[in-house]
Amino acid sequence: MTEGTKTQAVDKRRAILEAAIRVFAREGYHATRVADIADEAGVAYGLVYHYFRSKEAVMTELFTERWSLLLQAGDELVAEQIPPRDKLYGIARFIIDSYRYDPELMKVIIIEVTRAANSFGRTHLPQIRQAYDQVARIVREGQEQGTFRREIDPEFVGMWFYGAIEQLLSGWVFELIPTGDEDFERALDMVVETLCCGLERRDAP
Amino acid sequence: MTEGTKTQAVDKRRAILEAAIRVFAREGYHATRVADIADEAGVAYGLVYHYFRSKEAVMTELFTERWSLLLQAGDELVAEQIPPRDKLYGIARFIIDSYRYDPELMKVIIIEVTRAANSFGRTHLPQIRQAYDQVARIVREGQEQGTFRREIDPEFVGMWFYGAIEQLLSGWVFELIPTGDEDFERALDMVVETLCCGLERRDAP
Amino acid sequence: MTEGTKTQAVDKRRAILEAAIRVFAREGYHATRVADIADEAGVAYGLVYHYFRSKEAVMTELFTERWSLLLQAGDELVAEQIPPRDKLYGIARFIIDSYRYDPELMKVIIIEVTRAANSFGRTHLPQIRQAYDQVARIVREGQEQGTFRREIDPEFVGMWFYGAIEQLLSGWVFELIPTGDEDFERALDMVVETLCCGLERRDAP
Amino acid sequence: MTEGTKTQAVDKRRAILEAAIRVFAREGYHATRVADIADEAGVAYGLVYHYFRSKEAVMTELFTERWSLLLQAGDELVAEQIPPRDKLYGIARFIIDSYRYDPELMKVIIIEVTRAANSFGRTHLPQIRQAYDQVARIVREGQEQGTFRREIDPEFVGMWFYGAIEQLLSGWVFELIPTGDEDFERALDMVVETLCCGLERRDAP
DNA sequence: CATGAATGAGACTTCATTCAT
DNA sequence: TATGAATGAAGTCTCATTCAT
Repeated sequence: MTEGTKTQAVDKRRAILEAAIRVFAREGYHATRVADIADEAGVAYGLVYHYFRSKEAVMTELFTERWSLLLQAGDELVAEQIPPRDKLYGIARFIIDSYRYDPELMKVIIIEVTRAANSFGRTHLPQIRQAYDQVARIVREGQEQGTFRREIDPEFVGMWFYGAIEQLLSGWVFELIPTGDEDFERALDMVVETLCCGLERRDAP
Repeated sequence: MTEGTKTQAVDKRRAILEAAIRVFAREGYHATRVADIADEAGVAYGLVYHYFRSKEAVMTELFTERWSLLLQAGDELVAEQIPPRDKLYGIARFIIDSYRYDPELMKVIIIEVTRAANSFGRTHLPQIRQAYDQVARIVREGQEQGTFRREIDPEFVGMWFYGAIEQLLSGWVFELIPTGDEDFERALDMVVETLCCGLERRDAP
Repeated sequence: MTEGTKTQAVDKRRAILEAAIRVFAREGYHATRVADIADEAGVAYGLVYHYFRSKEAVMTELFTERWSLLLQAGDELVAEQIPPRDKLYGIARFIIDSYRYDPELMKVIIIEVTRAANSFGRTHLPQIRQAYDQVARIVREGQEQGTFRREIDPEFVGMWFYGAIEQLLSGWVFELIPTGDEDFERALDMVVETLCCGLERRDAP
Repeated sequence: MTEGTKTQAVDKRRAILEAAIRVFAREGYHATRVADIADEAGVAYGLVYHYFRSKEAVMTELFTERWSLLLQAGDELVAEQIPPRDKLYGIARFIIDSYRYDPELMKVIIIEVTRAANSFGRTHLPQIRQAYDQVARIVREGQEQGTFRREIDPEFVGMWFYGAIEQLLSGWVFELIPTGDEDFERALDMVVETLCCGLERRDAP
């Protein structure tokens, strides 16, 4: 019974998080009221504050939970023994798969955190930069291996890479570009191909 | 004398707009209160509402005014008789010069409008897409001329191009990357070079 | 020339009053802004304050001007050598004719002053009571002459008489009852007949 | 305990309504601020908005609650097997008793709703007309029975009857006429007597 | 754990009035 | 006389957060 209670409790907490994803995705962070989250989750108003310190804390948990997976995947890719191009491809794939797996959550993370440089973007900047740094490390590695051109600043590519992919995601989110399964694949190929072609030395061995 | 009166009136209106730029840049749109704008402009609270219907209207005017210049410059570049690569270069240069000329205004436009897909970004989507379309047209032209690879979707590059440059601007805004004069030049070169190299056919004539 | 100027000045003042009637009638006193009056009159904002101390002063002038005519007509009727019933009839006729002559002004006076007991009604109570008193005096006279029943309180009838007629006017204003020419005549007859029959002694000489 | 909670909640809601009656009666609807209601009720500002959508909604509830009682009483009277004159008498008595029972509420309803034809009066016109219609029906019945004169339009009497009684109430509210217990009785008699005498055929059987 | 009533600081917007020209 | 820019006090409503049960 205690276990049952505990389980239910966990469920409610989870329900709040899931509801928050839906509402944040639908209305945007600023436009959603705590009451909306509670309503969507089917729980009482106050319960949100029982589990979370504030509305912001809900968002933070949503972001941190997902972003840490992304960073973890990035770290693993960085460490793998594969060509830099494949590593970049892997990172892009992970992001895009994250979106396909849970579009609403990724929408919230991209639109409300990563690109909201004046609010959450500022708060979570360190974590966001970690992702950029992974890309930078991969580019540096490519330069050291002689496949990537050396005149390009790796830090810089890190930002740029994410800028492009996030814009792409925004395009999907707001249906500026088609969202079929094969569209995702094509998009993935195009963005990584173009970027890598741009990075590679034409006289590369 | 009549002119004097009119001029003064215009001045106050202008003062409000300039003040809004500073405050929006400093605090972000959501965090700035209309009172802040009035204070910053050194005018009475109500005067803001004498000249603008709402806080949103102030932002809209700021965006529209600047963005139309950008679109105009883009149209002119599209029409010029120069290689596609130079056209893309020209667009990027215009954006970056806009930032150097008035960093606060561009910060506001990029952070609060262009990348705020859930609020102003949605409202001004048509105008924003026009900018993407200009890039797409240039890419299409390059493909037709045979210098750009045909397997890349031009629409797609339009978004991507802006995604990358805006991320770059964000980096400057939040001082993630150095902001010296030569840094701007290097950044400009890198982003366009990389993109164009990525777009170009290796076997191009 | 001076005269011309003066005339024009008077015209503007008059134009403001006429405009105020229309706007008050259309929007109601509380909902009309001083700007609306100026717009409707086709004059500058500030001119309203040049001629009138406040928005309230405009209304007061409108009311006083018309109401004094009504009181004057009542006084004359009271003094005439005709049966009380004809006097009451005369008063009712004057009110109803006032409405037919300038429905918007009467609408404003009845709806916004006379029946707005909490705002203008309170301010102009003394003048309003004068009208009631005229009726009371007529009733008292009828009682003294023996045509009206003595058990009815004349003061009381004054209020009642106006209450009924104003309600009738309200009905016209809001088109609850038909507003044709013959409808006015019928209404007039009915209200005075009924009231007088109710007041008269059945055993009257 | 649960009941206790509910009861308390209901109490606060009720407290707000009661407070609103007092403040509306004292200051008038337009002059009362929501803060005044909260203060008078001894609750926090926001609680008013917890229970009511707007200031207007508070007023609407006050009006609807009381007016429906009045309509109900009217319906019952209409259906009873008594002479028309007694029915009219019953309606007048109910209104006057309502006033004696809760003068402030009736003041608010009459002054701010029923006679405020440009604001609430317009909004609640359908309900207000129902009351007029009850009187009209009674008059029509009297005409069919042959006790009331047929040349009087019943619809018309409905309005007139209420106009007279409401004016009477206004007189009490603003103390233009004495408010002792016997005054109410006398007033009641006078208004119904006069009206009915006016309506009745002199040659009635 | 769960509920939802209660709190109150804030923000936007309106608009009567004043004032400089 | 005429203009309309400028002022700023109010007032409504919102909503994150707290609290009593």
